[in-house]
Amino acid sequence: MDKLNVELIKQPAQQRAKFTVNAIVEASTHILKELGYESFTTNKVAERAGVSIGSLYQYFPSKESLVAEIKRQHFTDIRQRLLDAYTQTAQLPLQTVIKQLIDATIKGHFNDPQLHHILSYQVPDLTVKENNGADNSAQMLLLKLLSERYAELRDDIDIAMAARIISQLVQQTVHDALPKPAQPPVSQEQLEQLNRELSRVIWVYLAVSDQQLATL
Amino acid sequence: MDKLNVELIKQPAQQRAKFTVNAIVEASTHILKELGYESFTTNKVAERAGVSIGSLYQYFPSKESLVAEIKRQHFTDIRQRLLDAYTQTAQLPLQTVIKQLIDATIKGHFNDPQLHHILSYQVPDLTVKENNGADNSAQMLLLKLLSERYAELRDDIDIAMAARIISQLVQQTVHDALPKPAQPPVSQEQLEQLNRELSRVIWVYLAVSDQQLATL
Amino acid sequence: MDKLNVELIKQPAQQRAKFTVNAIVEASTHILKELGYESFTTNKVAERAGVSIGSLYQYFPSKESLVAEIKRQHFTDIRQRLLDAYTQTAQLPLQTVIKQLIDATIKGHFNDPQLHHILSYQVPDLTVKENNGADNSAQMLLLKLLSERYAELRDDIDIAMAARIISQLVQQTVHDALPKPAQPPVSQEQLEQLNRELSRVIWVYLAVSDQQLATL
Amino acid sequence: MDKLNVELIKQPAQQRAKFTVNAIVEASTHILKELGYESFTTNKVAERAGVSIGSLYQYFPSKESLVAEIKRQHFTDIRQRLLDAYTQTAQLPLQTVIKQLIDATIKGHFNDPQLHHILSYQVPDLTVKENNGADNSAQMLLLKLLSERYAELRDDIDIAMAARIISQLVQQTVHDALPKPAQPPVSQEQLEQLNRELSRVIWVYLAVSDQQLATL
DNA sequence: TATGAATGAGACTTCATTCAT
DNA sequence: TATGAATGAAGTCTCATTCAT
Repeated sequence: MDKLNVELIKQPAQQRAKFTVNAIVEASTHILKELGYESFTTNKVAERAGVSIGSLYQYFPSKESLVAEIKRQHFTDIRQRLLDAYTQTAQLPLQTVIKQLIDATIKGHFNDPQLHHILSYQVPDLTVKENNGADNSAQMLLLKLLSERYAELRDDIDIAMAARIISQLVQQTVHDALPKPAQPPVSQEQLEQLNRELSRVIWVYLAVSDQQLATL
Repeated sequence: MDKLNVELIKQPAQQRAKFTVNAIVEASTHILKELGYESFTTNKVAERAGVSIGSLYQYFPSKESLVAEIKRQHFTDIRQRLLDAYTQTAQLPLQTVIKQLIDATIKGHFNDPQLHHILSYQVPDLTVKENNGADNSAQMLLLKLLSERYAELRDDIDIAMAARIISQLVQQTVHDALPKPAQPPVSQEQLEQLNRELSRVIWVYLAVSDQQLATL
Repeated sequence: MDKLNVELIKQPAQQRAKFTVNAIVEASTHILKELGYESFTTNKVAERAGVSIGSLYQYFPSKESLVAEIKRQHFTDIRQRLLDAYTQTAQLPLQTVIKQLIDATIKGHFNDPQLHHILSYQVPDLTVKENNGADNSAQMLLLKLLSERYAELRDDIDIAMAARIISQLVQQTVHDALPKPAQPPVSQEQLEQLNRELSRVIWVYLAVSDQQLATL
Repeated sequence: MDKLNVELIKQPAQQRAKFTVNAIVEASTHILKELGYESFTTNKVAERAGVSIGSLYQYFPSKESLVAEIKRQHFTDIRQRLLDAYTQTAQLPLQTVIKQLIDATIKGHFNDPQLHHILSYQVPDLTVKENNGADNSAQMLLLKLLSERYAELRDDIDIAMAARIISQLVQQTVHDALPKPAQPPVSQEQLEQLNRELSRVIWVYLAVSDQQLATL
């Protein structure tokens, strides 16, 4: 069996087919979140979706393709949030933009923390593309932002490196703030505090030059 | 079978037994790195170790216990590197300490990048303790460092938050610098660049107060 | 795996499935009789049934559930024979009823002597219910009979105790008459002799009071 | 492996050897009672006996031989009790003898109810001899008794059949009175009641002839 | 097109037994 | 003689996938 066959078999042309695909994806998500990847089986998914196992394999050629689709949807959502935040704040001060981007990241992760955790830490990355897609797109968005706002940054900056460092920092910190299974949820206040602190690090990093640093 | 039974069954008493256990652990590591967690099976491990499957189960009561042991060794190693770096630089300037800690983190991760990646991203965290153990110990070490060097920091710092942010930043950034499977290795130069940049972010973050920031 | 999970997983819906289930049960019975419980393995059963091991587990969630089903069928059969005998002789003299019940017991046991022996003596009684079900139902049937025919019994009888003693006596004696493995079968004549003798014990026991006994 | 190899390998000649064999047998009995035959393993036995697995196999060539030895001891004990009861009551009235024999049976069974149950119902009877040994010896003892006391019995008796019926009745009834696992123990009073009732059945059976029966 | 019975490779694990030390 | 590490056949069970209906 070719594990790399990860594409959808066919585009759902008809209404009923779309419905079926939706049911399958939803059931998959549910099982994944409820039971974890180790207990994620195609038969369970089909049963929960109210669909025969045969039908499932008509739309998803393999278990992997199913997981890939879920990943795709999840990371597409996160990407979209970032993009929206970027678009809507294009004219505002850089500090505001940064704050909004962090906010979008937080919201993207906290939209479905369990799912995010499982997709990130349990699902084997046969499809490294997808996962890195999110990272890369965040990084590239940042790169775009930094180059557009070049004038507002310290003059000795390496924007490629900065984009990379910042995107890592934000993603990992937010990620780590996700409530672990069986832990109390994170309060809004805590998230805002996190946002403030991250904004701070980033801003200092972007704004203070070596020269200035030496004078302090 | 109790999935939480993760302890070794018995300590190898004879010389021969020690060889066996070693062979098993080494084979496990190899299989894990070569094939990933999904293809990590006790039979493959035993075969590669040149040991009967029965012998494997004489020392490791379950597949999980085997993985747990590998995790334990790996993260213990990383922890030890950090500890050593901290101990050896206690009298040096804070900037140097930071540089050394980053260096230890890099070396810990790059000692066996593939393994680290798989342990972090594929192995289901039945034993969340271990993994977080590394994180936590890094964070706590930082906390200790920051409180000891309080005088050298900006006066409006929240050292708990700082310890958290910094440990996340370093770990994730280093982690992300690991070469993905089937990618060229990372050069020494690149690692040093990474270290310099991280040191910079951290230093600025620790040193520049809001007040100073406003004056720039 | 939960050893107490002894129910069928699902009722076979299609015709084909019924055949499969039948084949499995028949093969099970065969293996059990031919090789005994120690050598009774799901793989052997599946092979003999001409069915994949997966199919077996689609209908029987565990080895135990398979044995439980066989037990159920066997003891239900014995129970039914007793019930029929009781129903059909309700109007006849008590001595006749007894003879018929003994006969039903004999036939029930000799219907498949080997199987009966193995089910009784080798299968671990995870499901004590079933086994005792047969015993109890025999005992309760007797109790009903004795209370209905109270007038025909000696006046100092304890019918609860009597029901118990008699059911034990008949079952065990008949049971013991089963040909052991690798022994010649028991002749019809021998069985009839057994029946006569048992009827005698029982009748004397039920009819002769202490008082009468003293006068002899 | 020859399953029928059930003899001891060697007679323990030395003191130490006897000690070892004892420890093994005791450990076996313990494990058997505590865990049942399904969990009875030679390794567990050796460990509990404080003896190496190698030593165990020096005295018992197979698992079966170990179980056989336990069976032998257990049923020899029961046999001995019967024999003692018979010897000590040889001069007393038949009714008393019967009562004593029943009593001996009860005591034999209740000496170690768990063990008796497991030996009777869980251990596969590779060694049918042993088990039947008890039965047969009881039956033969009875036969001897009945033939010696022929004068005290009804004149139309078939003593072979009677011996068989009676031994079955007593053994099974007593056996059935054994407390099942997780049930309250049986009271002394209940056992005496059982003894009285059994004595009664047996006595009526032995004493009342067809002719007398007809006159009642 | 949908169904779900059937498949079977292969996973984990146990345990009676052997044999080098 | 005693030890206990090592063996490996064999057992139970899972699950992604196929295909006849």
